[in-house]
Amino acid sequence: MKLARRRPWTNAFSTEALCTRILERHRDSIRVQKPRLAVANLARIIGATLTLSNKQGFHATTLRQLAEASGLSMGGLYTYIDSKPRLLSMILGEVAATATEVLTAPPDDVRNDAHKHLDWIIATHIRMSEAMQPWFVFAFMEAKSFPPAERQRAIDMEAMTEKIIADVLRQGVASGAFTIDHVGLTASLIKPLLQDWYVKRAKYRKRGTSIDGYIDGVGSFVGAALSSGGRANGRTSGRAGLRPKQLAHP
Amino acid sequence: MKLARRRPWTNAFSTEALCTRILERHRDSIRVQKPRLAVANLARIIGATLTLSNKQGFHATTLRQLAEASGLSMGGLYTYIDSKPRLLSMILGEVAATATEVLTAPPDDVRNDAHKHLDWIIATHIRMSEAMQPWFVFAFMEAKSFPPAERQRAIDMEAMTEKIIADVLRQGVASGAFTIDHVGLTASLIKPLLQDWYVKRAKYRKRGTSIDGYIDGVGSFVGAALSSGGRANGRTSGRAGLRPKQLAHP
DNA sequence: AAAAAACGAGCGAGCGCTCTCTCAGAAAAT
DNA sequence: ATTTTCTGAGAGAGCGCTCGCTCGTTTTTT
Repeated sequence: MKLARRRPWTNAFSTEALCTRILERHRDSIRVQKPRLAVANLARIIGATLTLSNKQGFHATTLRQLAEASGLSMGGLYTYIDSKPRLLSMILGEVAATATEVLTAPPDDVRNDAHKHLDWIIATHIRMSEAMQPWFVFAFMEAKSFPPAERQRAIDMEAMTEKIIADVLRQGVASGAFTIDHVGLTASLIKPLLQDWYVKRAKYRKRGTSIDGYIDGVGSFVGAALSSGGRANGRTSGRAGLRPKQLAHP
Repeated sequence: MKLARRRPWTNAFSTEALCTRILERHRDSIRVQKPRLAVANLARIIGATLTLSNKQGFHATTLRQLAEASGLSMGGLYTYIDSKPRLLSMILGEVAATATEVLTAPPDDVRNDAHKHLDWIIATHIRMSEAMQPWFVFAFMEAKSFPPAERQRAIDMEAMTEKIIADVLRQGVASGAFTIDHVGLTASLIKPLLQDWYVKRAKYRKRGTSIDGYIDGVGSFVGAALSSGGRANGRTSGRAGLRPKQLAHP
């Protein structure tokens, strides 16, 4: 706890911390009794799952690879999980729970200032996804291809994030801080800007973009788009008319 | 050809048209001789591949499913492809080639006006990805998990799109049309706005957002962000300082 | 009848998962 | 303190099954 205060994010989002919560949530399907041991091995199993799945996909990752990478045997693995889909459920559930908790608890000094609140959401989402990068990448890439229950959870999570953004935008419009034509659509456009940081992490790393630089870039970009009243109206019909008039493809 | 003039996009990006080009590109690995027959069956095979892969992932899609869905037998399938990875190569190659051709050929009346050029890129990219939606979704979702050569092609494609956007932004800055601090980063932020339309197509469909509405929304959003000179500077240090100061995660 | 195309049973490899077995170390008995 | 018993964690061979892919045969086209 005292250590957690020093490096709050790094510790609260460490694989060990997250696996502690996973152990609680999946007590009944984990046959190992001793908590310290269970968390340590869960962390290795899930760490291996994230590493391998983000490289080659979850479906292509075999339990034998997982066993070797986590230093357990096939049988050992199955004292921690009762099926392969369970691994998916553990990871998606933890990402969804953490993201929801973090984003629905903005600090008090931010709640009444739409600009500051939006900046807080941007910075917090990006920093959280950085601290849990493999987890977020996994949730984003694999969510489409698995059981209905997990699929729905991913959709709900996306909707929740957007609702949080939309609420702040509406508040900003009401207080005169923002000028926005379509709040819902605008919220939808902000979301992928937050996701790009972890979805295309390799690109930004190669390019030398720092996380502070990225947060700043998104903040400025979004801020400028919402503050200027100039261009949003009037061009609508002209723009929608921009349709292909000739064969663009030989 | 005459029909193509009437509905240029629908036809130029039809599965048949794209498969005609695939047949040319992969002549040596397709054992069927008659072009009309080959294109027709290729279209059914690739159509089935896109449908099934976008539902459950390429790796999880079996050749038996593919055979049944395309109305061929296992053996019949193998007169059109010589391996499963080849299917991947066919699709990724066609998406890359088409996207490159379309985006590098802007109409003349647009080249000298940064605003109009950017609007053209936005509208064209979104409309193209709409006409080829399953293809783009496939390329986006599967690119990460396959052989180095294809992986690199996906990265190059991403880089190309960004370069095209960045060049227009630079031109706009030079002509005074835009006010931008970091052209490279800004181009990176516009890209995911174009991709969101096909990556999260289901969401927008459910919400009733039309393609014209989306193009308009992105155009307004980006336009406003680039035109306002107000907010981009000065807040940098303040924003980057927005760091977590306490445990946000219990 | 010759050639081209399609068929589908069958192959070996490798999958998720199970099951019996071992063994270190804690608990109980001496 | 020593011995015995018990137990839960882990090992790894093996099960049934499905995978990508092949190939001798049949059907269709020319």
